[in-house]
Amino acid sequence: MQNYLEQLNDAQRAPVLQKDGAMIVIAGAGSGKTRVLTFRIAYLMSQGVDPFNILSLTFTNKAAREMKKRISEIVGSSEAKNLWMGTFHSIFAKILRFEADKLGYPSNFTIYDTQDSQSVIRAVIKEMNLDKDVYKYKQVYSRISSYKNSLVTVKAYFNNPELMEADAMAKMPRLGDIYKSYVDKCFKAGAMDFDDLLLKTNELLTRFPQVLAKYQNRFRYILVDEYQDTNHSQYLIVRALSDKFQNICVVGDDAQSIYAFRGANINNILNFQKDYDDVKLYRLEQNYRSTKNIVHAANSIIEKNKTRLEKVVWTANDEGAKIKVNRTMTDGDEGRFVAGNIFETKMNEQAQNGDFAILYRTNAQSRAMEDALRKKDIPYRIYGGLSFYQRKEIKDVLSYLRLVLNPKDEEALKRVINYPARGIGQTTIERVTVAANHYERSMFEVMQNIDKIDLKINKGTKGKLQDFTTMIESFQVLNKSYDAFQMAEHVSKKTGLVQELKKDGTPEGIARIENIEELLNGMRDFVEEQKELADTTGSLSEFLEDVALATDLDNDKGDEDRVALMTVHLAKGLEFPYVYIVGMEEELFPSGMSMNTRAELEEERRLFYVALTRAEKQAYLTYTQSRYRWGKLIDAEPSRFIEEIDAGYLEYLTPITEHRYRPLLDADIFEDVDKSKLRLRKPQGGTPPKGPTEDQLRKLRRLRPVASDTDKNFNAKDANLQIGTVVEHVRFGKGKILKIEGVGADTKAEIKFENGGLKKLLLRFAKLNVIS
DNA sequence: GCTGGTAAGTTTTTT
DNA sequence: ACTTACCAGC
Repeated sequence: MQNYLEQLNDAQRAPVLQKDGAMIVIAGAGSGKTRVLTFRIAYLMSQGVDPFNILSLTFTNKAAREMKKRISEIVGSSEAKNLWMGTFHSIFAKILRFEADKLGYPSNFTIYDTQDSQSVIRAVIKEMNLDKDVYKYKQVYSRISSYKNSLVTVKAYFNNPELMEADAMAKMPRLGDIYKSYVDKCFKAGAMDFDDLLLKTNELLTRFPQVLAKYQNRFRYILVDEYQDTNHSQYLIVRALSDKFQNICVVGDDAQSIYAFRGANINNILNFQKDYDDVKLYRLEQNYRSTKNIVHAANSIIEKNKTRLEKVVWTANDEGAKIKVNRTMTDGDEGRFVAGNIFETKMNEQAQNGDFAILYRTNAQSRAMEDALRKKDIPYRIYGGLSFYQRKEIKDVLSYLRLVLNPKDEEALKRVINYPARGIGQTTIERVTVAANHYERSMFEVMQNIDKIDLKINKGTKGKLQDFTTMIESFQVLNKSYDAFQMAEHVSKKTGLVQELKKDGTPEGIARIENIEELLNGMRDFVEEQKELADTTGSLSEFLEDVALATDLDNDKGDEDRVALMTVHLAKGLEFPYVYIVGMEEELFPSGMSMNTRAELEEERRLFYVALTRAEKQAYLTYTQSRYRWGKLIDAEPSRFIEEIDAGYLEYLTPITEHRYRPLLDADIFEDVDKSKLRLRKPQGGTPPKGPTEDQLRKLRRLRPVASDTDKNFNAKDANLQIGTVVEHVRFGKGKILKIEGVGADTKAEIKFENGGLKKLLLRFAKLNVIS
């Protein structure tokens, strides 16, 4: 052990050696954060802490697996095996299964993925006869998701007039009813969605003090990685569990917080020191990953952000090469440049395919890269996008399997009841649904008792329904003795799934069969792995649990030498000698949907910081002048992020393109405003880009802040502004103040305007006249 | 109950 | 450009 401690620098060693108490480790990119966590756990164990009492929450399952492996190497695998290590979702799914009965769920509850959840919501909207163009199911889903992540249950929602009003204002007054119906449906189906895994854990820990006490006593030492990306729900779980012993160690980097869009709250890390008594703060600032040039360039970027903790990342590594910037005419050319460059670098520097990563902002950009790599015969692997388990044919097989374990799983049932076609159509399914609602039973139970119920379904169809239920029941019997692989093999044969695809005969059909075969192979491996472990058997339920929460990254065996293609989000935590950041264009990176407020733009900037700091030796930034988007060729211009890097760190392979167009940054004025109204239209088509029109400029000038000293000491009371005050805004008209938050220069007011908008304005900038 | 056509959404990121 | 969802007509 002593030996290992010598592998750490002083800054890293300090948090490792502090056994007890609360601590936060602010770890810059590439500063050895994983190393600290790993050694800290090993050290705790060497100090006599039972691994059973250590809970370590990671961002991906892959990270957990790797960390466990490294700890095994230090303390031995028999000990490391007992550590609680995994993502929030997977750890608490396990606990919820164990405690499910307390919450009224079956222990074999299904985990609905995003597809399933959205499909339920679509059904609810239809059932309620709501206009699907007003209630867009994806929007509804994301709203419900964010409520759940803020612990706003259905009950809390209906007790919160502000939320209800906000939804009414967004033309969705029935959102609460949809929310309620969605939650009911999931409960009846014995299903939890992703957000439920956290929400229900909170419910469990609050409603049952003895359960809370049990897990508080079990998890005496808690470690949380990537703390900057935890949401409110996760925050509360950590708080609750660590409350008794307060042995909590969180590690993160505010500069790498990139998940606000899914509810991550950067305040969790910014305010950690207020949450516990006597918090020790450690900083890891020495970067071991990248060259000086890359580290300094990244620093020069992140300095542009206002919201951040002070920290200086430095490195003792070599100066290294400058970041290369390349412009091409089209996205196709961009792909060819990258592929050609990889080809040359491999030759000149004896690099492996696995040394390269191509990072992009959106999954759609992978296409051009793939085409170019394929032409050059460079092997690659795409991460993310549609994951293997989300493919249609795979979900079909899995749905049968889900149904075997949980026949109440309505999404699975609807998916496979008539696939392959067995003459059970929409009308029949609707009649069964109606009966299920009427008798308050699941659809499957109705089908099992179809003889005893008076339904307007003819005999032939009844027979078909019975055949189906009998088949599923026979699977259930087999499941008692079969393992996951045997079950899947049996099911894909007996249901006729594979025959159906064979009949099809198209290349797509053949590819689908191959995918199913791959799934079966994967399951065989899984079963064999599990059987080696003491307390697992390789059963179907274990497999489905794993699959529901697996990501593409988790499936990576890492044994193939391929170029990695992924979004910047997925690349967090990874590192590569050569990194290509492609699509460095305005409206793409930063994303056109996230550059309208300062907060959004800062998150995009952090995202770029993450991208750049993945590179060890060499980073490339590429952009094109035109790109296919939505099937149309559109003009593009270089990203503002390129010129935000100090020029000394860049080498332009092509002459710099002038920024001919730069939208005025309303972000400086508004915190969170209706985007469509403020966006300046970028000229479309072949016409040269122009600035805003005179008219638009005039409007904007009126809104431009006039900075002065008094602004900084802004005080809502002095301006006669309070909740309920009716004010007039030069642009939005009359409105009423609903809420005032923040202090001084940051004072913001939420104002409901008569024209129907709800805006949050920074008061020192907004020119408001008090009406009453 | 099935099929083929049209309309609509997609490309911001994900456990 | 591409896929998926919904609907009319068989």
